[in-house]
Amino acid sequence: MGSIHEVAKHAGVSVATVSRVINNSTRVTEKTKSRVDKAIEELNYEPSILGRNLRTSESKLILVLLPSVANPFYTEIISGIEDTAISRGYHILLCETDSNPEREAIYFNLIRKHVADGVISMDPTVNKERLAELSADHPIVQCSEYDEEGTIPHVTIDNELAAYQAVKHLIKLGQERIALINSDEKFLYARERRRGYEKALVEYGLAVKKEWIYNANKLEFQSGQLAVRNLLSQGEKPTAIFAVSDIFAIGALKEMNIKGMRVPEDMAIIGFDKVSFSNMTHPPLTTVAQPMYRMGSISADMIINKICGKEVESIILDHELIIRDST
Amino acid sequence: MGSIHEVAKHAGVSVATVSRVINNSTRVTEKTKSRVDKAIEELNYEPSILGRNLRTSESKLILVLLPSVANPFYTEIISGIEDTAISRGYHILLCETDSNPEREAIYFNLIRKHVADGVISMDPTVNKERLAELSADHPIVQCSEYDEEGTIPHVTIDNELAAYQAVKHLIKLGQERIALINSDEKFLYARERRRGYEKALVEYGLAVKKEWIYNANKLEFQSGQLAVRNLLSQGEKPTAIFAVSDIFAIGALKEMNIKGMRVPEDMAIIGFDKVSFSNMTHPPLTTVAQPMYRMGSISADMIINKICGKEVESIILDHELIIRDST
DNA sequence: ATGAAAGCGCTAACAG
DNA sequence: CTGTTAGCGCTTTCAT
Repeated sequence: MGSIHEVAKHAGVSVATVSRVINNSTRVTEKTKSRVDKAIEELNYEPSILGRNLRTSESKLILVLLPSVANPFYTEIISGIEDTAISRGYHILLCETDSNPEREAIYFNLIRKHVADGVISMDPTVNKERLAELSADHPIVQCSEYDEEGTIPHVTIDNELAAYQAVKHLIKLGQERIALINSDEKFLYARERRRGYEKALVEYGLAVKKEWIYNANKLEFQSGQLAVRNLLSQGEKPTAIFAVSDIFAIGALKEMNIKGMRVPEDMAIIGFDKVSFSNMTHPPLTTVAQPMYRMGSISADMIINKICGKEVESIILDHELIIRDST
Repeated sequence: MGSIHEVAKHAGVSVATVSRVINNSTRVTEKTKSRVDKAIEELNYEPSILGRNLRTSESKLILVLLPSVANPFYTEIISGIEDTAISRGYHILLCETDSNPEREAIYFNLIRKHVADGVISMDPTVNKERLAELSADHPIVQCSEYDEEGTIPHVTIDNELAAYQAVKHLIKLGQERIALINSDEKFLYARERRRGYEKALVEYGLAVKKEWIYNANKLEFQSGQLAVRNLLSQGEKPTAIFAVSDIFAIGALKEMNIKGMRVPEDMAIIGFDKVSFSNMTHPPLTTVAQPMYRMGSISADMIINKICGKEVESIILDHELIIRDST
């Protein structure tokens, strides 16, 4: 692959001029421009990003940190990020941390070593201190999960309100014994959604029973199944479940099916996220929709603005209760 | 962030020496090495990948081309690729083509512009000519889908055999009216699986009925639903379905549920891929498992070997029939 | 064993 | 409007 020098020689101009027409920065005579264009064409020349990156000390790459691409919640966010990034001349480096601190360290180094210009973190398990530290020198935004005390700009939804509304929906349906399948409460969203859950119960004079709150340690279908088994083994059994993730809800539904029990008659179930599969279950899952694509798109805009030195502000997006047949 | 020069000055050595200890290339006195290490430590120095990349003209990045991260079939492959890539000092650039030629062109340019050292293509919709063209100058391997006539090394499974076995499984169960839900047959895997389907039918003296072959144009749950509606509207209705993707099979299952028909009694259904939620359906889906993680892992090894100038050979991995309750 | 210096391909002052 | 030139940060001969 030829360099800018060869183009310059071929066109009989200086490298600076070639650079100018490539970036159409300052004005160049129409005549010289066409000469250069012709040379570029003839030599089949492509400017090297490597050289440009070194010179401008930017990579036009955005690091996207997430626990796992296998979680459908993230995939639509990723689409939003990528579409927006591309339209603004950036690309994304998808990084699965696997909730593994070592992996995380590798990726943090990537940003330190300037292989990416900024990071969008979607990983709730991320080491908050290291992230905050990194954010002092590097553009970072958080998507979905964020640090309450931190100063890192983020895009998210009102998790407490969403959970509150979901549970209220159950209550309005006449449910009085409502269980919660939650994630590990080291995650902010888990604490917030629990708060919303309890708030709704309290508001309607229902007791918050510790035995009806199940904390899963892994975000897997199986956790939902385990939760149902646990819930159903209790003396006083719940008749409805609010799951903080469709993954849990789908696992719960599955377990009900296995046990030959009916949803929603024997157990109403509501999930969270509106992942695509949530409409394929039997019955289709009532769930809280997050504007995932928009979350991604906005995150990308935020991080790019930040990279460009602009001020950015956190934003809270609207959620929506999608009522289907499982409640 | 300091440069190699500052470290050199701080340690009282030349930049060359610093470079040597960073890469521990040639021998450096223990004493100088420790002086340099100390300087690196004190200055909290990290070598810039940008500079190194320019110098060595490599990026240690691998482009991974796929239609959509939302398709669970790819997510596990990605995990395999990423784990292996990282262990060999590479990172991946995830690129969603969305089956969009324009997008594809952008990514092809990325490799031309040396932002990545090689590409793993998993996109069946990829422009074969352009890919072959690119492969003349750049390391490329194909994963899952590949070009029959091409010379690009690939890792895949024996699709025809897998389909044959799947259909044979149905036949052994006494099924005689077996439909096929296929993808667009512009894809090689679709043609191969159809061949396997027909081979099994012919071998057992069953007729291949054109009306029982449904070609979906999008890889979505809904296509599976549409297929069932179509199949069930026919005079002579099939009693079993072989779907070339779990996505289709799950959509088909869903439609059966909606219609109040039973699986496998009224319709046996078998899918393909063993995506994680194929076990969450009601009933759990019989499916053909592909060794997705290994496919990814091997692809990564292949492309890195190729980047390093080694010869690599195509490989065909084993599949496995997972019999569950939908057949 | 170490240092000096060239140069990877590019952009951006600065000068003309 | 265009050319000259100085680097961006690094690796790697070639000397010493």
